[in-house]
Amino acid sequence: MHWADHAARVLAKRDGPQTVASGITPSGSFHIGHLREILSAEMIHRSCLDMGIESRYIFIVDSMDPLRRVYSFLDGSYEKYIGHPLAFIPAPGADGKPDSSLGSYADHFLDPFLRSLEAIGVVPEVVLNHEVYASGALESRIHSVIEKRDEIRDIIETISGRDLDEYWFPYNPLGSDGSIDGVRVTGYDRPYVLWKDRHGAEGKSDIRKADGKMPWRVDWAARWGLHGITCEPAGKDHGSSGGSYDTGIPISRLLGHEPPGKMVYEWIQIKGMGPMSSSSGNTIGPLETLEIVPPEIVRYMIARTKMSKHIDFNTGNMLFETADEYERLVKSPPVVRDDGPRRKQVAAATARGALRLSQLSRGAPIEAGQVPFRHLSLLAQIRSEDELVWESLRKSGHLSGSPSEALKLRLSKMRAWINGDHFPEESRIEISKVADREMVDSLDGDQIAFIRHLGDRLKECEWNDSDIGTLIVDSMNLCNIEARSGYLAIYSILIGRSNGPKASTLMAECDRYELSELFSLA
RNA sequence: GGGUCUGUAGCUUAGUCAGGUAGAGCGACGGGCUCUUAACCCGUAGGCCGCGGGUUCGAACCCCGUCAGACCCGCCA
Repeated sequence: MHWADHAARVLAKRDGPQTVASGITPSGSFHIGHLREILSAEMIHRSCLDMGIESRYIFIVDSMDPLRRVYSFLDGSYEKYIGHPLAFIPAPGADGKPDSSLGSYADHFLDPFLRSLEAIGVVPEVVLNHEVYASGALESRIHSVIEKRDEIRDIIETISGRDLDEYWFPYNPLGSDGSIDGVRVTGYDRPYVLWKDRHGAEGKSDIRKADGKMPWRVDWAARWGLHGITCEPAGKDHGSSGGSYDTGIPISRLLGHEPPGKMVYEWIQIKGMGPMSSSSGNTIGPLETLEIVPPEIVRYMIARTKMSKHIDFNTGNMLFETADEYERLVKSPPVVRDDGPRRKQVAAATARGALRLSQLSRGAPIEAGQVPFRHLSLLAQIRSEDELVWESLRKSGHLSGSPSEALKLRLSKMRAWINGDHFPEESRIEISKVADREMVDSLDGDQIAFIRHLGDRLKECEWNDSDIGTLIVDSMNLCNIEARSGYLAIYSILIGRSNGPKASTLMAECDRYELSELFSLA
């Protein structure tokens, strides 16, 4: 059974509608790892719906979280905003300087992310946390948290093993300058929290307004109750022992809400080979990812991996393999046989679940087998016009009639990938202008004679795929050379490699004169 | 220091919660497609399930220990 279906089945034991949630702090650019946060939750939500369980999916944006420090992409002038909620400070312009015409910092980073989500078929109910505070919806919970602050302090100290200082308070008011830092609570008179800030100013925060916020570990537990959250997969950072999941569970119970079961996912790592290496500082954001990776492949990458396993993401081989695997699965989904061994049944059901959850919209029919990714990458490289690609695909039997929208999208993303920095060098096809000496030397006399013969006859053959193909075979027969040996020779001279894409297709894309020159081995 | 997750064929992994003779895909190798592939179809090989103990009639699975990697115990998806 697929992990999302399993999670849904566990949730079903809990009565009532399910609320699956994600939460992210918009402190900067979103990256591919955030997609796992979103998709883990969204897939469980879909599984619930597929099982007939009432469910909704909410995305809580931690827009009330303060700016922690001046990040590398920010101008030093952000110093004055440290400690201010992200919803209340201006977005950075291209130069990293605050520019209030660009809207709030939180929205600035959130908006493109939401567009990315839409592209992968995720349309959550978006909850902006600063608006929740401003609405007063949290008032009674903030009140309880303050009333029970000793118990909460005890929970956090015991479970996380860290000591809270004597001034710790489960509500952090904003001071006179709008920062949460350096503000000390001096009293509580519902609905006001009284404080004195680092400038010596005194004031009071209304807990019915966005005048302050609960610290993260408390905030998280309180929101579970407010939104009725029954499931919230969290990153392993929150999930480790003594982390915020462990403290959130008893705090949530203290506030009268049965918390979601602890559910933790592993990170996506972007180190590895090629241009994606994090050591080179070249990371890749979700928007950029989605320019080159088809959306259902992004979903499949998450769906195919259990939450507890980390994913090594790169835009090289890993992407080819994942995408090809997806295509094969679409083409021939594994059959679940009742009479087969249990393990096989489980494996087949898991794969089918991953395929189902990879679709952009729930319940849509899965599009019949498309084109292997690798094959498309090759056609995109040798066929400059899209129409010529479709033609090739029709010939190879991958396509009948017109290409689907999904396939067109594939090709355009493939072209973007090939034209960008993230395409793996080893998959690039480069046709030689001049025969490589080493390659020529590696060939025997028969092979060389064959190449010269072929080069000669190329001068006067019809310039298309099939005629060139026939010519190759003819020439091999005439030169009395085996097909294997002949093709090895062609590829060695043409692309400097022992194998490659269909030789005649490649050659048809070349200039006749240049090719015969190349094959003359001058 | 304390803790969590991960470790199964060259690679990616299923199976671990309900213990019952190790499943799959890629890659490799072989064959077929009266023309070729990085297309398509068929087949073959490849695993002391990280290591050591224990429980059991029986362990990849449960327990203890150990090694390795990732991460957490201040913020972090």
